Amino acid sequence: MPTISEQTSDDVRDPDLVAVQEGPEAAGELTRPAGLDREKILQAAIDFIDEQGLAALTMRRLGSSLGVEAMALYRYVPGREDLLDGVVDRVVETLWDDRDGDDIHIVDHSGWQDYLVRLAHGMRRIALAHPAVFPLVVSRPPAAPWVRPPLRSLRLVESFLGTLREGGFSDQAAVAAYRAYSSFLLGHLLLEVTQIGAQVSLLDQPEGDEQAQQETDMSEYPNLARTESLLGQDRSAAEFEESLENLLDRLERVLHEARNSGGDVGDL
Amino acid sequence: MPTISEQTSDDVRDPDLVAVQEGPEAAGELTRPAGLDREKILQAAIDFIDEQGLAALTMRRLGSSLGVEAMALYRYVPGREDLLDGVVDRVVETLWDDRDGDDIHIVDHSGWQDYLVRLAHGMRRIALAHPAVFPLVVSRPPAAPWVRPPLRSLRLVESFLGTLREGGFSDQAAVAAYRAYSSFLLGHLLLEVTQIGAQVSLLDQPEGDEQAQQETDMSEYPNLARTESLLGQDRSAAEFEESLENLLDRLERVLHEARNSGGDVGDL
DNA sequence: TGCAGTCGTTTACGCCGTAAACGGCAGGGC
DNA sequence: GCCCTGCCGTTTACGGCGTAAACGACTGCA
Repeated sequence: MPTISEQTSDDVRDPDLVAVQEGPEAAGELTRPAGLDREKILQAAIDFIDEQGLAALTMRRLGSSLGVEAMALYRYVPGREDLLDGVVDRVVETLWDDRDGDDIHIVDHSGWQDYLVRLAHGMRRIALAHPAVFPLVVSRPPAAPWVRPPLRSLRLVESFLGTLREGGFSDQAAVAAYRAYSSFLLGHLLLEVTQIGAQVSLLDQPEGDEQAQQETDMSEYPNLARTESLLGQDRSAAEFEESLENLLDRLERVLHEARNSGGDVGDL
Repeated sequence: MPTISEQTSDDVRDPDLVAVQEGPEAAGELTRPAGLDREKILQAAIDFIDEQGLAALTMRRLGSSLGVEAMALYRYVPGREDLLDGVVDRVVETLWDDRDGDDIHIVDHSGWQDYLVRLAHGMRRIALAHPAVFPLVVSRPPAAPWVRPPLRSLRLVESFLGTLREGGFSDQAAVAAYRAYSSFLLGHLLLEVTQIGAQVSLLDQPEGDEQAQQETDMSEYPNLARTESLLGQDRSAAEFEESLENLLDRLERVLHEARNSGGDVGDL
C-alpha cells in the first residue's frame, strides 16, 4: 500500500468554505495515513491521470492511491463527474499561479496583444504539463452553458473580454476575437497533446518480436511514405508561435480598420 | 435517465430462427433482429450515439437495440474499443460518398484550394451530422502512430499530401500545410460540436421550477453579463468560412513566396 | 459521563465488458 | 433417412465499476 503522498500545500483559499473545523493540527500527524480533504483529492486525481491516463482513473483506484477506500472520497466530492469538473477547475486555476521569473502571469499585462500571448503560453504550459488532463478541459461543458466557446472558467472569459475592451475592441469584435482565439488554441493544443498521448501509448505496447510488427502496406501511399520522417517531426512549438502571430495580425488588422472607418466591427 | 426497453421475451423460447416480429412490438425501432453483420452493427452504434450520446453506449444496450444479446456482437467485433474505431472509420468513410448535387466530392477537384475547401466542408458536414461521434474522430489515435496530426485515415492524408504536391508545394511545405489545416479544422469543428452538445444537454435538465435556477452571480462579471446575448449567438458557419479563407490566403502566400525565391519552404 | 458530530469502512446493488460453455439450426456426404 | 460439422446467438459467470446506506471508531464539548 502506498504511503501518504507528499502533497505540496500550495494554498488557494476557497472563500465559499466557512472554516467550521480548524483543529489543532500542530499536534498533527502521528501515524494517520489520511487526513483527506477536497484539494488533496483533486490533486491526487490530477497526478493519477498524468501517470496512468484518464481511463484508468476509478474511484476505487484513486482512493487506494490516497490510502483510503473509495467511499471515503464521497464525503468531499459528490461523484465521479464532479470530481472531473473539479480537476478541470484546479488545472485551469494554475493559470494565475505566480511563476518566478516567467512571463506567464496573465494579470499585469501591457496591452491586449501581450495578454493574448501570455494567455496562450499559459494554456500551452498547462496542456503540456498535463497532456492527459487537457482533453477534459476542452470537452466538459462550460460553467455557464450560454457561453458558446466553452473555456469553462467564467473568470477567464471575463478577463479576456475586459482586456480586449480596454484595447479598443467593440463588444462584438471582442466576442468574435474570443471565438477565433478559442478555436485556435483548442485546435493547436488538442492536436499537440493527442500526439503526446499517441507517442506514449506506443511505448505502452512493444509486444511481439521487434521485427514482425504489422507494418501496414505503404506502397499504396507513396506521398505518406516519402514524407514519413517529416510527418513524424515535432514542430509544434514553432507552429504554435507562427499561428498565434498570424491570429494577432488578423485581429489587429480588424481593429484598425474598425477604428478608421468607425463602422460595424462584428466581423472578423 | 432514458431507460432502454428490455425486449427479452417472457417465457416461451422463440422457435423460429427468423424471429417473427410479434406485430405490436413495444413501439420500438424498426429493427430486423435477424442477419447481424459488422456493417449493421457499426451503423447501429452510430445511430445509438447520435441519439443517446457516447456515454450511453454499452455493449448490452447496443445489442438490445439490434434485438440481440450483447455477446452476439462479439462475433463481428473484437471488443468495445475496436467497435469505436470502426465507428470512426465508417463515419470518415462518408467523405467519399456521392452526394447528389453537392459540392462535397473530394475527388475530382480543381486545384488544391478547391480541394481544401471541399474537404473542410465535408468534414464539417460529418461533424454536424454526428456531433456526438465527432469527438471520437479526433481523439482516437491514428492508424499510423507516426503521422503526427491524427486524422486517422491514411487514405485521407495521402490524398491531401498528393494534392498539395500537384499544386506545387514542396514536401516540407505540404506537411506544414497539413498540420496547420488539421489544427484549424480540429479546433473549429470540435468547438462547434461541443457547443451543440452543451445546448442539448441543457435541454436535458429543465428540472426544478423555472425561476429558481441557480443563476450564477453575474455581478462579478460585467463584461460577460453585457455580452451575454452576443456570446450566445451562433456565428459558427460564417466564422468557419472566414477562418478557412484566412488559412488559404496564408498558404497561398507561402507558396508564392517559395516559388519566387526558390528557397527553403518548410516554414509557414 | 454521555452525547453529538465527523470521518473512514463495510456491505450491497445493479450495470459494465467479456471469457467460456452451450444449444439449435443448416447443409452436405453417406 | 442419418450424423457430422460449422455457424451463430444465448446463457452463465466473473471481476470491476459507481455509489446508496448502514455502521463503527474517534473527538471535542456539556
